[in-house]
Amino acid sequence: MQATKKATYQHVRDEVVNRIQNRDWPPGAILPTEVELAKEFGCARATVNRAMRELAEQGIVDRKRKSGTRVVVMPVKQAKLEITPVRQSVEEQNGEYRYNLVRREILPCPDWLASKLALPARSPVMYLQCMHYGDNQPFQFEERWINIAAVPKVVEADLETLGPGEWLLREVPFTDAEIVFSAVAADKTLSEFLGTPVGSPVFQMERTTWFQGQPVTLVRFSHHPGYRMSTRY
Amino acid sequence: MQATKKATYQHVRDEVVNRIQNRDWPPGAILPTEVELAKEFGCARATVNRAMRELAEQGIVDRKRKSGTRVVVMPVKQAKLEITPVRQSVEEQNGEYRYNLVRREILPCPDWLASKLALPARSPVMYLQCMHYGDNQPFQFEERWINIAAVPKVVEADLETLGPGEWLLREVPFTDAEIVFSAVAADKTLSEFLGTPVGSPVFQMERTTWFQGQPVTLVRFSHHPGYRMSTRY
DNA sequence: CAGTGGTCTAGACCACGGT
DNA sequence: CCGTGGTCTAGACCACTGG
Repeated sequence: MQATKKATYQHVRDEVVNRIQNRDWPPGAILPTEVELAKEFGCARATVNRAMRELAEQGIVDRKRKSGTRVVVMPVKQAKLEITPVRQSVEEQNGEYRYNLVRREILPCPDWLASKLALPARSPVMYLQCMHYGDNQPFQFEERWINIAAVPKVVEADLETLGPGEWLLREVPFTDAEIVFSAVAADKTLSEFLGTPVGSPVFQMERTTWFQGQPVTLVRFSHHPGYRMSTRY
Repeated sequence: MQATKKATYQHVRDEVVNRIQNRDWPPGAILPTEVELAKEFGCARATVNRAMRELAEQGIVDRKRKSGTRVVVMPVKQAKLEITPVRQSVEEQNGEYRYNLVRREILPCPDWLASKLALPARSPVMYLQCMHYGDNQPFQFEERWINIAAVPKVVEADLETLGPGEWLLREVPFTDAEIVFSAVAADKTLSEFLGTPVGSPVFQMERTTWFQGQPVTLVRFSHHPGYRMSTRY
């Protein structure tokens, strides 16, 4: 029964996963303690601890002091979405990336934005419209508001060649973000930029970012028709 | 300068994050070695190692043997999506959940599905249509195909009260999944079930799951108009 | 109070990959 | 080659929490 060869934390982790999947330890069951598992696998407790800690992070088991480790009954699956710059997304699909700055102006913060970002009314923001192309086909329309107080340097930035997304990524190490995905109908602007009929479904991603509590930027990406965002776990 | 009080891995981790955010260690910079950091913080190397390992998992630093640890230049942000059962989503929004099984039949696997799941042609699958309501408003329309060979018991399952999603979650510990998000236009069926005009934008999530390499189910969720999927990081 | 996981230590050996 | 991270160990103390 004892583990045969090596006792790496990965072996322990995988073996435990197997037993859970095979219902040796059914949902809701309590697993042996770390000391017991360490004895069985012939390794140190720290090794078992690391293995179990990974499983807890994955949401497969639930650990509580004194109670012990329990197999989660209805695991909440976590999918990781990788938020990559547009350029990278396009180039990973072997596409030729092209970027165009459509509009750039500084204006007083509209009320809805001030409310959303908790900014003083009419504080200055930079408003941008950009288009991203893959193989000369519309890929993504970008609409962005930047809180100038948070990034004063942006007023002098050259955003013609490097997109605002990549520029900000280099300049401001934002720490926190909220992301919202939705499906909307194309209005006239989207229709023209994305080359799709008015009213057709558009996949949107809206992201608000902060740096140490201070709002930095809100950006709305509207994707070309047929766009699919995928992931695995 | 040395760290003052405690030297938990969290203190080390947070302090390193601070220095990176403050540009003490700018993007691309090489950090001190684990031994050096351990000395500075007055702790064991294992403690530093755990701190740095977490940062590497988060994609903030990049670690290579011999080369050392480097601040990632353009971090690929990872957003975690929690995939919860519909019932839970509704109830978390204080909504009253209701479920209805619309259609249930066993039929030979259509070609597109056989192709997608790498199933033998015309192998039997169960096809389901379900509606999920929140506060008696349409929340989500579910269309699902289940590979009967993978889950024979499903033919005897009572899916009237418990939805197929929750039933499967209890019966089959699937291990792998692919998820695709998209925006589509409502066809006649979706229009009727979701109470939205034909052609209006619908947010869809399509998920295919496997258990140890064997395809289990493909499900397509079509959400009510105005649905927004959000997350933070 | 006592059992369980959470963490730290000091040391050791290993594996990868630049030089 | 040899410096760096990757991992394991044996032991210790702590922190939370159920009984």
